[in-house]
Amino acid sequence: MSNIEQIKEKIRQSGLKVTLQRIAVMEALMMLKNHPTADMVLEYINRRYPAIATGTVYKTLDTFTEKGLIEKIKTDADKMRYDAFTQTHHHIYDPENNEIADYYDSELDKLLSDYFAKKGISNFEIQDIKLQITGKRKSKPENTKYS
Amino acid sequence: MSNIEQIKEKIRQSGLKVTLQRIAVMEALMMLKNHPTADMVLEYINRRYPAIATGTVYKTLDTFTEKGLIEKIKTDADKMRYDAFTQTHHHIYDPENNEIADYYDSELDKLLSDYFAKKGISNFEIQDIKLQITGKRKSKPENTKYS
DNA sequence: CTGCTTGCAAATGATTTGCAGGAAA
DNA sequence: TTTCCTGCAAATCATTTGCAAGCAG
Repeated sequence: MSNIEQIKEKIRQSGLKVTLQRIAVMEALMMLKNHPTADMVLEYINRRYPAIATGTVYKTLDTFTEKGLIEKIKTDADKMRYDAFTQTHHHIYDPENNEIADYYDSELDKLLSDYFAKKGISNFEIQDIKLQITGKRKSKPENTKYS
Repeated sequence: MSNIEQIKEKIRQSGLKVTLQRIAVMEALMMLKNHPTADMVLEYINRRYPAIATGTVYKTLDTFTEKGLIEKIKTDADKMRYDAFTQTHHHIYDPENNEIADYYDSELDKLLSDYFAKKGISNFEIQDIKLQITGKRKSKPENTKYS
């Protein structure tokens, strides 16, 4: 099954109509691994698809977010970013380079869920726990997924 | 030492000039414990001080953030919020009620720092780790600090 | 004094909106 | 067909900016 087919399938399964615009946006999100802004998505798309309206891209991103296909994230210092990878993961943020990378660590996830299973938070029902690790990358790698 | 005196002292110690506007903003931040937006700060101020310009409030908030007196935070769904409590803590976020509460847990902090001290993240220097716990509060309490 | 701060009003810029026309199912 | 989508351009609205006048140190 080709990449595009997978994308179509994904969209279909969310109960949305499959359109060129939606395919384009999802493709952009999957290719631009580094948590693109709406702008970056637009730029990616306008290189390989007939121009798609700005408003449409925003609407599409919102729609995808509502359906849980992607996630909307923010750092402390700029516009919205979108993340197509919804499997549990954390974010590593480097303010100096304004980069966000994904961090997968199932050992850590287990540690945390055990901890809160035991301890809990009074009067609060935990649905999700996410770390934001702030720091500084030591050398070059872009788009790295740490683990 | 009165509350106002403490605020003045705090401002002075950051090397900033002590002005009515800055006192007012800091006071608002400390009283409005629930991570106010710039708007909320403005509203608080305009009730008890001669009107202070919107731009000034934003500038003051930025200045305080730069000096580390307060923190700028974002959720996934709205404007900037400001937090006057800079001691290490995490955030509990309830999207349904759009509320942010502080969560202090030194046991957890220790667990995490031990974990990362041992494990580390290749090619990355960790400066800070912050949890965002998403979920739903079970009953009423506002401004609660969990722990 | 004099350099840091404020007020003001205009500018910015990301995101949203309304609605008429188009396309998927 | 009929409902859901898209394009477009205008609107929104939080935040920023430039600069003259004001005030703390």
